[in-house]
Amino acid sequence: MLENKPSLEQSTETITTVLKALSDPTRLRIFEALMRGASCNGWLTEELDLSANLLSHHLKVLRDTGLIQDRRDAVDGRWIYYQVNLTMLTQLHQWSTQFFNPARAVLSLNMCGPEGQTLGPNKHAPQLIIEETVV
Amino acid sequence: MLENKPSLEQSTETITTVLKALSDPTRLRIFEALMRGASCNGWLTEELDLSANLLSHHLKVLRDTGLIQDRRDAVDGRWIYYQVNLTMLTQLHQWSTQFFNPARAVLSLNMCGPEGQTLGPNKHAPQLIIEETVV
DNA sequence: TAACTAATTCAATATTTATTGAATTAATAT
DNA sequence: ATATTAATTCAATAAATATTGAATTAGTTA
Repeated sequence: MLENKPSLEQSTETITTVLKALSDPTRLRIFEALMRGASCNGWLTEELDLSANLLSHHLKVLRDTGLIQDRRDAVDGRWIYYQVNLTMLTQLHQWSTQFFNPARAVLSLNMCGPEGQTLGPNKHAPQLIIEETVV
Repeated sequence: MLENKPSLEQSTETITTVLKALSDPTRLRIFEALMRGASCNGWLTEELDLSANLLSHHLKVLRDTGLIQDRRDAVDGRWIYYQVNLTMLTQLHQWSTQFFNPARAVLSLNMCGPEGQTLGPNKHAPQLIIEETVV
């Protein structure tokens, strides 16, 4: 689960864990399928042509990051429904919208080399930790 | 490089390659540093406390995905400047903004299990390939 | 030419992880 | 009880990859 902080103040490790979960083609397809509606292992098995145990593995990875949630059917407990965690999705949306904001990109400034002139390695530059990033 | 398509029609493999590049903590820090201005290997070495060869490795991964670009100093060719690829950043921003849009998430629909009733595995559901996703 | 500098490439290692098949759990139905 | 169904867990394997230290390339300076 992303921490309860403004979007750009997430820790690097937290963000990369979420990105890594989605950086596998199979898992991104699973997540996209879940974005279209809660599903069960068996349904995804047919829809994505994957084995049930492999799906369980990937669903666990997604669940461990907090990207998705599961619940058992109230009547027939053999069925488990998976669905996107809306809180997490909202936080991820906020983070990515701000982090990848093209307006943030500084393209004209060189901090090193001959073009950087007297700057050299800037000892007084703000700490490059994402936790403290401010847009 | 992301394909020249509307943001949500990127191939799964293309997107996951980009996400994977950013899913490593070290590389996300490097990318964030580059967002703040073009830099050289040596500058990043001091700023992020990494060895030069390790930085070269990670910069290559980022460059191979098209996330960053490099150029040599026009006067002193020993220096190589790295900077964010604005085209790529813009595409990634568009994609993530749409893909992670919480409004897309379908939370009320079950396509399987007792709650899905007669639906069962839906043979006529739209193909779950991201290439053809329409918001 | 020789020395120096910025950066990359190479070789080796260790860790992580996606995938497969078999076995097991949990829940329901006969 | 026994069988059936949905899903997970376990064990093993193969591939990918982050990291390290040494060697090399490319470019500049003395």
